Amino acid sequence: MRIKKMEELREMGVNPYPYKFEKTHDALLLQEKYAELAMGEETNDKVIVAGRIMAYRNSGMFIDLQDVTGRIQVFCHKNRLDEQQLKVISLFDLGDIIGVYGYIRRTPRGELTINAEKVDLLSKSLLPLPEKYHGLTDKEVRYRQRYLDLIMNESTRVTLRNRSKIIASIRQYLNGLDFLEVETPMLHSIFGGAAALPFSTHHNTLNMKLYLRVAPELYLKRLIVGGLSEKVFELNRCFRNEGISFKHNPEFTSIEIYQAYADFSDMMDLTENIISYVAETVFGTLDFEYDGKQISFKGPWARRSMLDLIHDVTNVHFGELDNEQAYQEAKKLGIDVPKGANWGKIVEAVFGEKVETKLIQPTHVTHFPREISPLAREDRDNPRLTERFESFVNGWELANAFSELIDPIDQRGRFEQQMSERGAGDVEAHPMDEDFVTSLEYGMPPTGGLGIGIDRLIMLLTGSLTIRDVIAFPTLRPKTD
RNA sequence: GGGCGCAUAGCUCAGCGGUAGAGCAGCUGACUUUUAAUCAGCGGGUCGAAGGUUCGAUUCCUUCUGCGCUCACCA
Repeated sequence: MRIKKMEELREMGVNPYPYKFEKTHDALLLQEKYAELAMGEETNDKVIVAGRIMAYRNSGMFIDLQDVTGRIQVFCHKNRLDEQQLKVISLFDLGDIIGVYGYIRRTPRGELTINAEKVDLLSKSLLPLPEKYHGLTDKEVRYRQRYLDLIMNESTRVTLRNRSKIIASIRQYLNGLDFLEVETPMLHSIFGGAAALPFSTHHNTLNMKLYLRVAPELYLKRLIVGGLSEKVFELNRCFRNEGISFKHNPEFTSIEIYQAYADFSDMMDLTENIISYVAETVFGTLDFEYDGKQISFKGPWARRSMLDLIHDVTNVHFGELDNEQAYQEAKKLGIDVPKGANWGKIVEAVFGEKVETKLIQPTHVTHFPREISPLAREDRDNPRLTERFESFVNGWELANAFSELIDPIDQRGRFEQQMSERGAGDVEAHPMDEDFVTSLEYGMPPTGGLGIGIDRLIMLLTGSLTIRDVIAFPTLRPKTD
């Protein structure tokens, strides 16, 4: 039916898909500029706008046009338009993209309107839009056909635009501190930098197995060793072949930041500074409501050691226990710890079970056990621990940072420990990366490193309850019927 | 991966052991100051897929597929 209309238009000499259109104004700007225009008042101000037809009333006399900034009504009156134009308008459908030349007025009913003297078809839409009142609510369609979701749902447009602004402001902040943005490989022959399962792929010409990176960490540190810059960051995608949930997508965006001559407490400051800058810049506030909870990013954030937090909740001093005692205490607390788990894994399990979800307000959880932190430097006061922290907000891990391990001999030993865990069945343990250790052998300056989960940050700042709402095209199974 | 739930018109949804309904969208007409426009009329469906039970299945059962919620997993 719409194709028939299109043919009719072609016969009239109207190209349904023209090449170019010069517009002069956006809907929102006009709404703001003429906010004071009185009801019923006419102007001689000529404007040219373009957008998609979202409503079509009185046989096309009133058309609601939606552009990227908002909506504005178009008035097509027969006194101002010739036969040909009226015929063209009668062949418009909801969803068509049109350009309008006309004069600004406010109707007696109060609606800012463009009194059209010429209307051009800019793109014929061949498919009907979802229902105008209820809109598009089917989540599957919204994720699979995001273009439709964007056409129909203002909130989707706002969230994804805010995503862009958030990311731009992070870059802006770091550039202002002389950080150098770099790009390191997405395809790794050895995966590393995080305890996670990788996607694997194959390169034909080299006939080799490659992995999609789970983290850029080991390459960024090589750049620090080389002295490309004392301050580097990479803001881009990582890939983990793991479960999907409201806060996990197989491909996700992280930022990793490395600063030579800094340590983990500098990274705590940096974490707070980046997030408060972004919040102020994009939203003009540090106070947010997420899922009914008030969250304030106002600094300084609480800084508590993992063992202290566990003690607060359980009254157990895990720091004073050996492996076996820790195992018994964890069992007493009703925590399911795998047999043979080391002290660090037990402490981590207790923390995950008893503490994590309680950390609603931004909190830096410091001093993670050594065994679960193979890339982090030993704590200067306690060799069981590392100078590592994770920042928790709303019970989620938002950031992870350490004083980087720069001692090559210690690092090699950590990799060897990881490999023996791997041999014992831990598929997420790090494989040895000889070249990385070699780079450390040339000498890496003391360095602080920080990683922030960008998608989760965006969720918190935009109030999105699922990661799929902050990723334009989230991972879905292909539709097969 | 486990549990629960959902899948009917382009969209939002009813419905039911006797092969289907509304509103919006669409088409025809009326109407030139409407804004969820209105009024009159019309068309529109492999009821997610495949099996089974039944005289008969969109409906009941099984399996599959997709999605959602949730638990597990996941720094």
